[in-house]
Amino acid sequence: MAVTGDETETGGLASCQLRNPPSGVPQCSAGVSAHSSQKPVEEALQKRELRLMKNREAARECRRKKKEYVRCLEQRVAVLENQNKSLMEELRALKDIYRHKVE
DNA sequence: ATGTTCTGTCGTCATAGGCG
DNA sequence: CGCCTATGACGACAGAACAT
Repeated sequence: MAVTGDETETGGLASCQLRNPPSGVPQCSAGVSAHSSQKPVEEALQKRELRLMKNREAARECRRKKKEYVRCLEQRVAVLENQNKSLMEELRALKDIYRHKVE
């Protein structure tokens, strides 16, 4: 993938995180009066903004799910480790009993 | 106290995969 | 095929931990 380099939309967004107000409205109506020819541009901007917002949310949700998944796995590991531990103990005890019987 | 490294979080981009 | 969502990868940033 590699970071775009040629990202032209709004000039190198990939790296402007906090320079742009996070979330929110295009905030760029400043100085641009509403010409009718401006409409498609505004529409495109709005579309982009909506897409970014949705993806932002999706990324949050995705991370939340991933964390939850990892948490579950860790929990499972803990349970299995305990299980393994007690099975080993049981095995040791049984071996012990067996040894005494043979002797 | 200040500089440096580590770690976690966020927003964005690119893209795979599903759906109509 | 075009649209949409989920997710991996990346860079920016902030705060914690550590070294001096």
